[in-house]
Amino acid sequence: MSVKHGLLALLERGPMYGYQLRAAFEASTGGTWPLNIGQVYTTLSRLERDDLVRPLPENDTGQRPYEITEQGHAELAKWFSSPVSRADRPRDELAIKLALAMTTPGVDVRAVVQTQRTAAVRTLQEYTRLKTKADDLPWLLVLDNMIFQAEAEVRWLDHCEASLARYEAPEPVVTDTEIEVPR
Amino acid sequence: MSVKHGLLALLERGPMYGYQLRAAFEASTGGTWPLNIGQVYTTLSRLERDDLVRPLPENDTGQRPYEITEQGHAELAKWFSSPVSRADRPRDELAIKLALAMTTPGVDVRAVVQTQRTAAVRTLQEYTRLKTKADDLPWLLVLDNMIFQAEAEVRWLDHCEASLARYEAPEPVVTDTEIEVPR
DNA sequence: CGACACATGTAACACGTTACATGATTTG
DNA sequence: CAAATCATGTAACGTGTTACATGTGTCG
Repeated sequence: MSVKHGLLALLERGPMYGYQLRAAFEASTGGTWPLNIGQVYTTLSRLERDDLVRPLPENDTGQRPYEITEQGHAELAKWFSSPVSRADRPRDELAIKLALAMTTPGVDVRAVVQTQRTAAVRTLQEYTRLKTKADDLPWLLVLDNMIFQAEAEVRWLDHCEASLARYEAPEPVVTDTEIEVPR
Repeated sequence: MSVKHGLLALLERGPMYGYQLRAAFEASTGGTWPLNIGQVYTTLSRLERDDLVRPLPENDTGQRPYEITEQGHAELAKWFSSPVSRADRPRDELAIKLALAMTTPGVDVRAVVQTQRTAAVRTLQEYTRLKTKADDLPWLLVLDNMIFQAEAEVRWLDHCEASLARYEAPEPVVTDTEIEVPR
Protein backbone atom coordinates (compact mmCIF):
# COMPACT_ATOMS: atom_id res chain seq x y z
CA MET A 1 0.00 0.00 0.00
CA SER A 2 2.87 2.37 0.75
CA VAL A 3 4.13 2.41 -2.82
CA LYS A 4 0.68 2.67 -4.37
CA HIS A 5 -0.30 5.70 -2.31
CA GLY A 6 3.21 7.09 -2.46
CA LEU A 7 3.08 7.28 -6.23
CA LEU A 8 -0.36 8.85 -6.07
CA ALA A 9 0.97 11.51 -3.71
CA LEU A 10 3.85 12.29 -6.04
CA LEU A 11 1.52 12.57 -9.02
CA GLU A 12 -0.52 15.05 -7.03
CA ARG A 13 2.37 17.47 -7.57
CA GLY A 14 1.97 17.07 -11.30
CA PRO A 15 2.42 14.51 -14.11
CA MET A 16 5.52 12.34 -13.92
CA TYR A 17 6.86 9.25 -15.64
CA GLY A 18 8.24 6.04 -14.11
CA TYR A 19 11.86 6.93 -13.60
CA GLN A 20 10.99 10.35 -12.21
CA LEU A 21 8.59 8.73 -9.76
CA ARG A 22 11.23 6.39 -8.43
CA ALA A 23 13.73 9.23 -8.04
CA ALA A 24 11.16 11.42 -6.28
CA PHE A 25 10.05 8.60 -4.00
CA GLU A 26 13.60 7.80 -2.92
CA ALA A 27 14.45 11.47 -2.54
CA SER A 28 11.54 12.09 -0.19
CA THR A 29 12.97 9.58 2.29
CA GLY A 30 16.60 10.45 1.67
CA GLY A 31 17.29 7.21 -0.12
CA THR A 32 16.46 5.21 2.98
CA TRP A 33 14.08 2.93 1.12
CA PRO A 34 15.26 2.12 -2.38
CA LEU A 35 12.37 1.53 -4.72
CA ASN A 36 12.63 -1.07 -7.42
CA ILE A 37 11.94 0.37 -10.85
CA GLY A 38 10.03 -2.73 -11.89
CA GLN A 39 7.57 -2.18 -9.09
CA VAL A 40 6.94 1.36 -10.24
CA TYR A 41 5.69 0.15 -13.60
CA THR A 42 3.61 -2.73 -12.24
CA THR A 43 2.09 -0.42 -9.63
CA LEU A 44 1.34 2.18 -12.29
CA SER A 45 -0.41 -0.53 -14.33
CA ARG A 46 -2.59 -1.45 -11.37
CA LEU A 47 -3.33 2.21 -10.62
CA GLU A 48 -4.31 2.71 -14.26
CA ARG A 49 -6.50 -0.40 -14.15
CA ASP A 50 -8.27 1.02 -11.09
CA ASP A 51 -8.71 4.43 -12.75
CA LEU A 52 -6.60 6.21 -10.16
CA VAL A 53 -4.08 7.43 -12.73
CA ARG A 54 -4.22 8.03 -16.48
CA PRO A 55 -1.34 7.83 -19.00
CA LEU A 56 -0.60 10.98 -20.96
CA PRO A 57 0.34 10.88 -24.66
CA GLU A 58 3.94 9.82 -25.17
CA ASN A 59 6.43 12.58 -24.72
CA ASP A 60 8.65 13.98 -27.48
CA THR A 61 11.59 12.25 -25.81
CA GLY A 62 9.81 8.92 -25.59
CA GLN A 63 8.63 9.10 -21.98
CA ARG A 64 5.20 8.06 -20.76
CA PRO A 65 4.04 10.42 -18.01
CA TYR A 66 0.97 9.69 -15.92
CA GLU A 67 -1.44 12.06 -14.31
CA ILE A 68 -3.66 11.50 -11.30
CA THR A 69 -7.41 11.22 -11.89
CA GLU A 70 -10.27 12.61 -9.83
CA GLN A 71 -10.73 9.17 -8.31
CA GLY A 72 -7.03 9.03 -7.54
CA HIS A 73 -7.28 12.41 -5.85
CA ALA A 74 -10.14 11.13 -3.70
CA GLU A 75 -8.27 7.94 -2.81
CA LEU A 76 -5.24 9.97 -1.78
CA ALA A 77 -7.35 12.26 0.38
CA LYS A 78 -8.80 9.18 2.07
CA TRP A 79 -5.29 7.84 2.70
CA PHE A 80 -4.15 11.07 4.33
CA SER A 81 -7.27 11.45 6.43
CA SER A 82 -7.28 7.96 7.95
CA PRO A 83 -4.65 6.66 10.38
CA VAL A 84 -2.32 3.79 9.58
CA SER A 85 -3.83 1.00 11.65
CA ARG A 86 -1.60 -1.26 13.71
CA ALA A 87 -3.79 -4.16 12.65
CA ASP A 88 -2.83 -4.00 9.00
CA ARG A 89 0.86 -3.72 9.69
CA PRO A 90 2.88 -6.84 9.00
CA ARG A 91 3.67 -9.25 11.81
CA ASP A 92 6.75 -8.20 13.75
CA GLU A 93 9.30 -10.90 13.02
CA LEU A 94 11.37 -10.05 16.09
CA ALA A 95 8.49 -10.43 18.53
CA ILE A 96 7.48 -13.76 17.01
CA LYS A 97 11.05 -14.95 17.05
CA LEU A 98 11.51 -14.20 20.72
CA ALA A 99 8.18 -15.63 21.75
CA LEU A 100 8.95 -18.84 19.92
CA ALA A 101 12.54 -18.95 21.13
CA MET A 102 11.21 -19.17 24.66
CA THR A 103 9.23 -22.33 23.98
CA THR A 104 11.63 -24.00 21.59
CA PRO A 105 13.87 -26.66 23.14
CA GLY A 106 17.60 -26.10 22.94
CA VAL A 107 17.47 -22.35 22.29
CA ASP A 108 19.53 -19.90 24.33
CA VAL A 109 17.03 -17.06 24.59
CA ARG A 110 19.45 -14.73 26.35
CA ALA A 111 21.89 -15.14 23.46
CA VAL A 112 19.14 -14.35 20.95
CA VAL A 113 18.27 -11.19 22.88
CA GLN A 114 21.90 -10.10 23.11
CA THR A 115 22.60 -10.70 19.42
CA GLN A 116 19.60 -8.62 18.49
CA ARG A 117 20.53 -5.89 20.93
CA THR A 118 24.02 -5.56 19.51
CA ALA A 119 22.61 -5.26 15.99
CA ALA A 120 20.01 -2.73 17.09
CA VAL A 121 22.56 -0.51 18.80
CA ARG A 122 24.76 -0.65 15.73
CA THR A 123 21.96 0.46 13.39
CA LEU A 124 21.04 3.14 15.91
CA GLN A 125 24.55 4.56 15.64
CA GLU A 126 24.36 4.38 11.87
CA TYR A 127 21.14 6.38 11.86
CA THR A 128 22.58 8.95 14.22
CA ARG A 129 25.55 9.32 11.89
CA LEU A 130 23.19 9.74 8.93
CA LYS A 131 21.29 12.48 10.76
CA THR A 132 24.25 14.83 10.44
CA LYS A 133 23.83 14.62 6.67
CA ALA A 134 20.07 15.05 6.55
CA ASP A 135 19.25 18.46 5.16
CA ASP A 136 15.52 18.61 4.56
CA LEU A 137 12.74 18.22 7.08
CA PRO A 138 10.86 15.21 5.64
CA TRP A 139 14.01 13.12 5.46
CA LEU A 140 15.04 14.22 8.95
CA LEU A 141 11.70 13.10 10.35
CA VAL A 142 11.91 9.76 8.57
CA LEU A 143 15.33 9.25 10.13
CA ASP A 144 14.00 10.25 13.54
CA ASN A 145 11.22 7.73 13.08
CA MET A 146 13.72 4.95 12.56
CA ILE A 147 15.77 6.14 15.51
CA PHE A 148 12.73 6.16 17.79
CA GLN A 149 11.86 2.65 16.64
CA ALA A 150 15.37 1.31 17.12
CA GLU A 151 15.49 2.87 20.59
CA ALA A 152 12.20 1.24 21.47
CA GLU A 153 13.62 -2.06 20.29
CA VAL A 154 16.66 -1.73 22.52
CA ARG A 155 14.51 -0.79 25.51
CA TRP A 156 12.25 -3.77 24.84
CA LEU A 157 15.19 -6.14 24.57
CA ASP A 158 16.49 -4.90 27.92
CA HIS A 159 13.02 -5.38 29.34
CA CYS A 160 13.05 -8.96 28.01
CA GLU A 161 16.44 -9.55 29.56
CA ALA A 162 15.14 -8.44 32.92
CA SER A 163 11.99 -10.52 32.64
CA LEU A 164 13.98 -13.57 31.68
CA ALA A 165 16.30 -13.08 34.62
CA ARG A 166 13.31 -12.93 36.96
CA TYR A 167 11.74 -15.94 35.23
CA GLU A 168 14.83 -18.09 35.40
CA ALA A 169 15.52 -17.08 38.99
CA PRO A 170 15.79 -19.94 41.54
CA GLU A 171 12.48 -18.89 43.15
CA PRO A 172 9.94 -18.58 40.32
CA VAL A 173 7.51 -15.94 41.39
CA VAL A 174 4.45 -16.26 39.20
CA THR A 175 2.61 -18.45 36.72
CA ASP A 176 4.28 -21.21 34.79
CA THR A 177 2.73 -22.41 31.54
CA GLU A 178 2.15 -26.01 30.57
CA ILE A 179 4.25 -26.99 27.63
CA GLU A 180 2.04 -28.90 25.26
CA VAL A 181 3.90 -31.87 23.89
CA PRO A 182 1.83 -33.03 20.93
CA ARG A 183 1.64 -36.63 19.86
CA MET B 1 9.83 -15.31 6.68
CA SER B 2 8.10 -15.09 10.08
CA VAL B 3 5.59 -17.82 9.33
CA LYS B 4 8.08 -20.09 7.64
CA HIS B 5 10.50 -20.01 10.56
CA GLY B 6 7.69 -19.94 13.07
CA LEU B 7 6.35 -23.25 11.82
CA LEU B 8 9.86 -24.70 11.87
CA ALA B 9 10.25 -23.63 15.49
CA LEU B 10 6.95 -25.24 16.43
CA LEU B 11 7.93 -28.49 14.70
CA GLU B 12 11.13 -28.46 16.72
CA ARG B 13 8.94 -29.34 19.72
CA GLY B 14 7.73 -32.44 17.89
CA PRO B 15 5.61 -33.49 14.88
CA MET B 16 2.39 -31.54 14.32
CA TYR B 17 -0.22 -31.19 11.60
CA GLY B 18 -1.62 -28.07 9.96
CA TYR B 19 -4.42 -27.17 12.31
CA GLN B 20 -2.27 -27.81 15.38
CA LEU B 21 0.43 -25.58 13.95
CA ARG B 22 -1.96 -22.69 13.48
CA ALA B 23 -3.33 -23.08 17.00
CA ALA B 24 0.16 -23.26 18.49
CA PHE B 25 1.35 -20.27 16.46
CA GLU B 26 -1.56 -18.11 17.56
CA ALA B 27 -1.26 -19.29 21.14
CA SER B 28 2.40 -18.30 21.36
CA THR B 29 1.47 -14.69 20.67
CA GLY B 30 -1.78 -14.74 22.62
CA GLY B 31 -3.88 -14.54 19.49
CA THR B 32 -2.40 -11.17 18.60
CA TRP B 33 -1.58 -12.26 15.06
CA PRO B 34 -4.19 -14.57 13.60
CA LEU B 35 -2.69 -16.98 11.12
CA ASN B 36 -4.63 -17.98 8.04
CA ILE B 37 -5.00 -21.74 7.77
CA GLY B 38 -4.46 -21.64 4.01
CA GLN B 39 -1.05 -20.13 4.52
CA VAL B 40 -0.08 -22.92 6.89
CA TYR B 41 -0.59 -25.51 4.16
CA THR B 42 1.12 -23.53 1.40
CA THR B 43 4.04 -22.77 3.70
CA LEU B 44 4.28 -26.43 4.67
CA SER B 45 4.38 -27.34 0.97
CA ARG B 46 7.26 -24.95 0.39
CA LEU B 47 9.08 -26.19 3.47
CA GLU B 48 8.67 -29.75 2.23
CA ARG B 49 9.89 -28.76 -1.22
CA ASP B 50 13.02 -27.26 0.36
CA ASP B 51 13.60 -30.38 2.50
CA LEU B 52 13.15 -28.47 5.75
CA VAL B 53 10.20 -30.62 6.85
CA ARG B 54 9.01 -34.11 5.96
CA PRO B 55 5.40 -35.42 6.01
CA LEU B 56 4.73 -38.38 8.25
CA PRO B 57 2.39 -41.22 7.21
CA GLU B 58 -1.25 -40.25 7.51
CA ASN B 59 -2.63 -40.54 10.98
CA ASP B 60 -5.36 -43.01 12.05
CA THR B 61 -7.74 -40.05 12.30
CA GLY B 62 -6.85 -38.73 8.85
CA GLN B 63 -4.34 -36.05 9.87
CA ARG B 64 -1.03 -35.39 8.11
CA PRO B 65 1.64 -34.47 10.63
CA TYR B 66 5.01 -33.11 9.58
CA GLU B 67 8.37 -33.46 11.24
CA ILE B 68 11.38 -31.20 10.97
CA THR B 69 14.43 -32.49 9.07
CA GLU B 70 18.11 -32.08 9.87
CA GLN B 71 18.26 -29.28 7.31
CA GLY B 72 15.25 -27.67 8.92
CA HIS B 73 16.94 -27.88 12.28
CA ALA B 74 20.03 -26.17 10.84
CA GLU B 75 17.93 -23.47 9.18
CA LEU B 76 16.15 -22.80 12.46
CA ALA B 77 19.43 -22.55 14.34
CA LYS B 78 20.62 -20.03 11.76
CA TRP B 79 17.43 -17.99 12.23
CA PHE B 80 17.83 -17.85 15.99
CA SER B 81 21.53 -17.02 15.86
CA SER B 82 21.25 -14.10 13.43
CA PRO B 83 19.57 -10.78 14.24
CA VAL B 84 16.49 -9.51 12.43
CA SER B 85 17.97 -6.80 10.25
CA ARG B 86 16.25 -3.44 9.94
CA ALA B 87 17.07 -3.50 6.24
CA ASP B 88 14.84 -6.44 5.43
CA ARG B 89 11.89 -5.10 7.36
CA PRO B 90 9.08 -3.70 5.26
CA ARG B 91 8.89 0.00 4.54
CA ASP B 92 7.17 1.91 7.35
CA GLU B 93 3.96 3.21 5.82
CA LEU B 94 3.53 5.90 8.46
CA ALA B 95 6.94 7.45 7.88
CA ILE B 96 6.45 7.48 4.12
CA LYS B 97 3.00 8.94 4.53
CA LEU B 98 4.19 11.82 6.66
CA ALA B 99 7.22 12.55 4.50
CA LEU B 100 5.01 12.71 1.43
CA ALA B 101 2.28 14.64 3.18
CA MET B 102 4.78 17.44 3.75
CA THR B 103 5.50 17.87 0.06
CA THR B 104 2.02 17.22 -1.28
CA PRO B 105 -0.02 20.33 -2.10
CA GLY B 106 -3.28 20.76 -0.23
CA VAL B 107 -2.48 18.43 2.65
CA ASP B 108 -2.90 19.52 6.28
CA VAL B 109 0.11 17.79 7.79
CA ARG B 110 -0.77 18.76 11.35
CA ALA B 111 -4.16 17.10 10.93
CA VAL B 112 -2.53 13.94 9.61
CA VAL B 113 -0.23 13.86 12.64
CA GLN B 114 -3.09 14.42 15.06
CA THR B 115 -5.30 11.75 13.50
CA GLN B 116 -2.50 9.26 13.74
CA ARG B 117 -1.70 10.26 17.31
CA THR B 118 -5.25 9.72 18.44
CA ALA B 119 -5.31 6.28 16.86
CA ALA B 120 -1.95 5.39 18.39
CA VAL B 121 -3.02 6.40 21.88
CA ARG B 122 -6.20 4.39 21.50
CA THR B 123 -4.36 1.21 20.51
CA LEU B 124 -1.90 1.86 23.32
CA GLN B 125 -4.78 1.82 25.79
CA GLU B 126 -6.15 -1.35 24.20
CA TYR B 127 -2.80 -3.09 24.63
CA THR B 128 -2.55 -1.97 28.23
CA ARG B 129 -5.99 -3.40 28.84
CA LEU B 130 -4.95 -6.67 27.22
CA LYS B 131 -1.90 -6.86 29.45
CA THR B 132 -4.07 -7.53 32.47
CA LYS B 133 -5.23 -10.72 30.77
CA ALA B 134 -1.84 -11.95 29.63
CA ASP B 135 -0.81 -14.93 31.69
CA ASP B 136 2.28 -16.43 30.13
CA LEU B 137 5.65 -14.79 29.65
CA PRO B 138 6.02 -15.03 25.84
CA TRP B 139 2.64 -13.42 25.25
CA LEU B 140 3.38 -10.75 27.83
CA LEU B 141 6.62 -9.86 26.09
CA VAL B 142 4.92 -9.72 22.70
CA LEU B 143 2.38 -7.33 24.15
CA ASP B 144 5.14 -5.24 25.73
CA ASN B 145 6.82 -5.12 22.34
CA MET B 146 3.71 -3.63 20.78
CA ILE B 147 3.34 -1.20 23.66
CA PHE B 148 6.93 -0.02 23.31
CA GLN B 149 6.41 0.46 19.58
CA ALA B 150 3.16 2.36 20.00
CA GLU B 151 4.78 4.58 22.62
CA ALA B 152 7.66 5.29 20.26
CA GLU B 153 5.12 6.21 17.60
CA VAL B 154 3.37 8.69 19.90
CA ARG B 155 6.68 10.23 20.92
CA TRP B 156 7.71 10.52 17.28
CA LEU B 157 4.42 12.15 16.33
CA ASP B 158 4.87 14.71 19.09
CA HIS B 159 8.38 15.28 17.85
CA CYS B 160 6.95 15.87 14.36
CA GLU B 161 4.40 18.30 15.74
CA ALA B 162 7.17 20.29 17.41
CA SER B 163 9.33 20.27 14.29
CA LEU B 164 6.44 21.41 12.16
CA ALA B 165 5.65 24.22 14.59
CA ARG B 166 9.25 25.41 14.42
CA TYR B 167 9.23 25.07 10.63
CA GLU B 168 6.06 27.03 10.16
CA ALA B 169 7.03 29.64 12.73
CA PRO B 170 7.23 33.27 11.53
CA GLU B 171 10.93 33.48 12.38
CA PRO B 172 12.64 30.34 11.15
CA VAL B 173 15.61 29.81 13.41
CA VAL B 174 17.97 27.43 11.67
CA THR B 175 18.12 25.64 8.37
CA ASP B 176 15.12 26.21 6.19
CA THR B 177 14.34 23.97 3.28
CA GLU B 178 13.07 25.17 -0.05
CA ILE B 179 9.39 24.52 -0.39
CA GLU B 180 8.76 23.08 -3.77
CA VAL B 181 5.56 24.48 -5.13
CA PRO B 182 4.77 22.36 -8.14
CA ARG B 183 3.17 23.70 -11.28
C1' DC C 1 -30.95 -34.59 11.18
C1' DG C 2 -28.65 -30.23 10.98
C1' DA C 3 -25.31 -27.11 12.57
C1' DC C 4 -20.83 -26.51 13.93
C1' DA C 5 -15.97 -27.31 14.58
C1' DC C 6 -12.11 -29.86 12.72
C1' DA C 7 -9.12 -30.78 8.89
C1' DT C 8 -6.98 -30.48 4.27
C1' DG C 9 -6.48 -28.43 0.41
C1' DT C 10 -6.82 -25.12 -4.13
C1' DA C 11 -7.40 -20.76 -6.74
C1' DA C 12 -6.97 -16.11 -7.37
C1' DC C 13 -5.07 -12.05 -6.20
C1' DA C 14 -1.99 -8.14 -4.05
C1' DC C 15 2.42 -6.69 -3.11
C1' DG C 16 7.28 -6.92 -3.28
C1' DT C 17 11.94 -8.44 -5.07
C1' DT C 18 15.34 -10.00 -8.47
C1' DA C 19 16.65 -10.65 -12.87
C1' DC C 20 16.48 -10.14 -17.66
C1' DA C 21 15.53 -7.86 -22.40
C1' DT C 22 15.57 -3.86 -25.14
C1' DG C 23 16.38 0.42 -26.80
C1' DA C 24 17.87 5.69 -26.54
C1' DT C 25 20.94 9.12 -24.96
C1' DT C 26 24.99 10.84 -22.88
C1' DT C 27 29.79 11.03 -21.92
C1' DG C 28 34.69 9.75 -21.52
C1' DC D 1 33.44 3.76 -30.23
C1' DA D 2 32.44 1.86 -25.72
C1' DA D 3 30.51 2.22 -21.35
C1' DA D 4 27.28 4.21 -18.40
C1' DT D 5 22.93 6.09 -17.52
C1' DC D 6 18.15 6.74 -18.68
C1' DA D 7 13.86 4.61 -19.69
C1' DT D 8 10.26 1.09 -20.32
C1' DG D 9 8.89 -3.03 -19.78
C1' DT D 10 8.27 -8.53 -18.71
C1' DA D 11 8.91 -12.95 -16.18
C1' DA D 12 9.47 -15.60 -12.26
C1' DC D 13 9.26 -16.16 -7.63
C1' DG D 14 8.24 -15.45 -2.42
C1' DT D 15 5.04 -14.16 0.87
C1' DG D 16 0.58 -13.12 2.47
C1' DT D 17 -4.65 -12.67 2.15
C1' DT D 18 -9.39 -14.04 0.98
C1' DA D 19 -12.48 -17.12 -0.64
C1' DC D 20 -14.05 -21.47 -2.03
C1' DA D 21 -14.52 -26.71 -2.16
C1' DT D 22 -14.69 -30.92 0.30
C1' DG D 23 -14.92 -34.22 3.73
C1' DT D 24 -15.18 -36.00 8.79
C1' DG D 25 -16.67 -36.02 13.40
C1' DT D 26 -19.42 -34.32 17.20
C1' DC D 27 -23.21 -32.59 19.69
C1' DG D 28 -27.78 -30.68 20.55
